[in-house]
Amino acid sequence: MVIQITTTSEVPIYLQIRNQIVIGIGTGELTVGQSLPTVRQMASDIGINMMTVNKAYNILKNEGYIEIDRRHGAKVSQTPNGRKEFVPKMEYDLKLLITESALNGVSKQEFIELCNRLYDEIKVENDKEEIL
Amino acid sequence: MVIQITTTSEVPIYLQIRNQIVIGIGTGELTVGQSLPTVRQMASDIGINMMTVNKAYNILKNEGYIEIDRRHGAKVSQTPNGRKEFVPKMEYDLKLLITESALNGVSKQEFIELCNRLYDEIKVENDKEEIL
Amino acid sequence: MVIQITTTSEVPIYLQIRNQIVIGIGTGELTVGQSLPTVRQMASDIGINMMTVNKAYNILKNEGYIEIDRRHGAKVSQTPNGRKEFVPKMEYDLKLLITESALNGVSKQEFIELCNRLYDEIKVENDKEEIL
Amino acid sequence: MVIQITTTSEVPIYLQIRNQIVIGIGTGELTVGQSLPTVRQMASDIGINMMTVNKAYNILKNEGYIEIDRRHGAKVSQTPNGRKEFVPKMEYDLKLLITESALNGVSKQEFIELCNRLYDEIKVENDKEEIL
DNA sequence: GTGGTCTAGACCACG
DNA sequence: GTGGTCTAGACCACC
Repeated sequence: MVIQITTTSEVPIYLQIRNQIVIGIGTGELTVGQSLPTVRQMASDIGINMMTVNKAYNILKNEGYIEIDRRHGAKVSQTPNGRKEFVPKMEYDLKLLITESALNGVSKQEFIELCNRLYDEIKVENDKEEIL
Repeated sequence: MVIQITTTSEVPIYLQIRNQIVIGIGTGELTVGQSLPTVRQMASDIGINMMTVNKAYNILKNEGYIEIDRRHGAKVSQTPNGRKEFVPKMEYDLKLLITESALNGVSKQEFIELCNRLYDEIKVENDKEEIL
Repeated sequence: MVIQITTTSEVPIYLQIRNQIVIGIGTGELTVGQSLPTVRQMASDIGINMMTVNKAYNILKNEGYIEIDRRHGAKVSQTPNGRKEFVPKMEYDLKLLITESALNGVSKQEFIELCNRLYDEIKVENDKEEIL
Repeated sequence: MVIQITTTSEVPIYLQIRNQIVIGIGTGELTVGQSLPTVRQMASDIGINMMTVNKAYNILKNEGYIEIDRRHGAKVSQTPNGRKEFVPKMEYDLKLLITESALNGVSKQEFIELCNRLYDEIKVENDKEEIL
């Protein structure tokens, strides 16, 4: 998986890494159990500081997206931390995003269609979302 | 309109103010032409510095959500800056949000329903979004 | 002559008034010797403070565009203060404007044509500019 | 690049900085990709407050003239935000400037020649203005 | 009284 | 060490 960094972006580098890995997991580009590059490797690939990659990995670990094995490096985990902590933050973010969309002239229909399209791009490993 | 600030949040205060005003406009709590509190007023109400409020107002002005009237302070504007610059950022944010939702067990149906509900809470003054 | 004020503009009201009167003189809408409305009159017409109009008139007087007669109010003057003080400021403003234009993709040809068009809209009373 | 500040000028310091950098980019004294001094550096060089420099940089960033790199400070950007928002403001400024020039005895020919000269001083990196 | 500008100095996030 | 954020307080331009 190739990580693309924009150093001039408003989004801090460690978050760009974190976000791209999450999207990679979602789209199936990264599969459960797959190994991620070592901190050292990715840092040198991208040309950034090791601490920055380390920070991204730690966040992903805390969120449950990856597991870090001291001997074998980081691997994609099977079980993100679950919806309970996630949903409230998601609802707030979504509310803001939808308000901005509406005020900027994006119609409800247009928005829902976009959601449908984006959701269909997701390839989820487990069928957890059917059960809950 | 009451602004609620969480000083311990990760979101900077000026952004919390900005976000709440945007949502206020979207939900109709703030109507077009309505005056916002003066910088000094809001700062003393919330118990923060003038400059922090000023920064939030300036961002809102640049985004086109409000206009600053030299005589009577700020008021809600009729025309945000438009969708062209907004949509790409929105698509990126939404893609990330949807990926996270899917991975955290939020089903597509559930997500779409939430979008529908949130969109219906919006009270847009003009019908611009129908036209475009 | 109708003065149009935008209270939410970045340009202060007194400058908007000053600018519109200068343009009025240039386009011939205001002719030499013509009376301007009294400060009181214009202030009530536009719905602004008398002090603001007064400030605009004083600037115009100092620049030589108008003369203020205590008995008969303000009249368009025949002789602006002349080029000596004006040209350096003009060159600086023009340099900035041209730089911004070039950087924003306005070609030299396009700019010159615009200048030609705008210059032709000017109806100068005296033929001073031919002599100098 | 040396920034010259006139603290007694009517033009606020942050605007003086902004203008000089824009002109620096236009004349080629600052080339695309070139690093600008850090906020702290320029502030101490000029002998003003960090926040004032910061404000200038933020405006330049919003206008698209520079990008702020989280690692090494600000650098000159390749792409200003484009002409669409710029042209109307430019036409207004130019109209006022031309009117004043004509009234102060600057002939059309003289003005056009000045424009030609100033335009030729611009060294634009890309040939965007030819294409548009 | 309003917002605009500027200062001096502090703490934090980022890399 | 970089920029980002926030504070407290000052002076000025505008209306």
